[in-house]
Amino acid sequence: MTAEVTPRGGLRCGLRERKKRRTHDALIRAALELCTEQGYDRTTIDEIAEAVDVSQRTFFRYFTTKEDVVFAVQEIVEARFLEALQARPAAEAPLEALRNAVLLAWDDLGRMIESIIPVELHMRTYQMIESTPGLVAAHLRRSSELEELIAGVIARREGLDPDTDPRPRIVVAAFSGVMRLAGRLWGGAGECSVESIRAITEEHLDGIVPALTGEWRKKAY
Amino acid sequence: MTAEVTPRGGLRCGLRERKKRRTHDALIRAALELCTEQGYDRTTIDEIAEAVDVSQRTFFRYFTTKEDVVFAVQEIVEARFLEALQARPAAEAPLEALRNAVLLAWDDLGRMIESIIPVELHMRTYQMIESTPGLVAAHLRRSSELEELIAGVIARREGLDPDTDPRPRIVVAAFSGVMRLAGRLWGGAGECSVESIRAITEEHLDGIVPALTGEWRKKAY
DNA sequence: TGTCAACTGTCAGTCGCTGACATTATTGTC
DNA sequence: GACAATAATGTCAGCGACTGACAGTTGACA
Repeated sequence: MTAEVTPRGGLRCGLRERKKRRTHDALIRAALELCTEQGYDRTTIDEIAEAVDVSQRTFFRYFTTKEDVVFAVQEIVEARFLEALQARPAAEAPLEALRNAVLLAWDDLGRMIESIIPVELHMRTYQMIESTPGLVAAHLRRSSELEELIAGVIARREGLDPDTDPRPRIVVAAFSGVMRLAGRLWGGAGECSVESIRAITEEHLDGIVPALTGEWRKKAY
Repeated sequence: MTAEVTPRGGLRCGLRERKKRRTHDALIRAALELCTEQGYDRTTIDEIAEAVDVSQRTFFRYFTTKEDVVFAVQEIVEARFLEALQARPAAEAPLEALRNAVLLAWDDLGRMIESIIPVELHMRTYQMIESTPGLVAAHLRRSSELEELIAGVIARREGLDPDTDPRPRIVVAAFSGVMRLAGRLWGGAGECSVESIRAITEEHLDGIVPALTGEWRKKAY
């Protein structure tokens, strides 16, 4: 098996490719279903593999770690976000562009992932990640890698050198921290709809600049 | 063995307590020395335990995971930082107080940890963490827990409700992101002195507000 | 000095993950 | 349609992190 990423939506490929993608997606589905139901730590690779009727070894040929399968869908969403960010008009300020790109990504989440898992399962996965220490750690590391990419895009938009100018990374750090905060608040609340996380995200992003510059004690929140 | 934290600098305790602390510190020293030298992943618990002449099982009675021993010293530094933050005069704005507390914590790093490991080993550990994916993840998770505490302190300083007002957490998120950025830059450069990381930290913290509000294109960096 | 509790060692076992090699399935070719 | 070439899978053995159970040892304290 080659390590290449299976092209999503590729219809023009042979039986081998289709079969590969079928097991790939089936492993994701089985993993997420089992993990969200009985907990990440209480779910073994053997269980997941057995649910798809492949060997444990085959699982590790598709996903290098147990964590990987959990974040497989997130990866698609992140790619969509980056795309949306790059498409933002140059007139928008960095923070504004980030804000709008996220909201766009939330908006067409369904269309992106529905072919693999139901959106509802993806939302439950999100909550499971937030409540599993090991996955929180992995999630944060992945986010920080994503931050680098985002900072690069911002730097390019503004015509700055991404290697020497720290300002893009500073904005992205603030942005990213707020995104995570929003995610955590959403996970904590009972509501688990896409709409609610969209709303929370929007509200918190709009609070960044006031929070960092405003006179806190003068106006009640 | 009780799970309680060994009180640092406790001289007024029996032989048993002293012995316990000796193995505890010896395990840290051995672990950091071995890991910084040959890499985290290439160092086994058996090696560490053997270096201190205890069984592997005993190691896991002092530290719940292999990661834990790596962050044992960081914990002390973090506690010092929180202390310094709480001691900051109320007149300082949140970001200003955070900045000054960090710089203070860097300043008397030596006095805090010298009894356990040489400062130089601690600095090398910091770099090892940054260059080991698994440890980066753990570090980020720990940081995010620390952020919660910091946000609580800030909220108290400003007389805000930490549960409902997101502004403290927003500032802390920005602050924390920048701290991490500084740490990564420091790790990447050859210099590994305390002074250099202090300088980098200071510079980047002072860039937060300009980066989020300034007119980027008008002045070159 | 002896008893109790704390600490440690030993052992066996689970789970994530990997390398090596044999087996099966698909593909392009004749 | 048979046939090599190649890719995907299964099997097996093994490492390292981590845990529970139980037995042995050592410090605390009457």
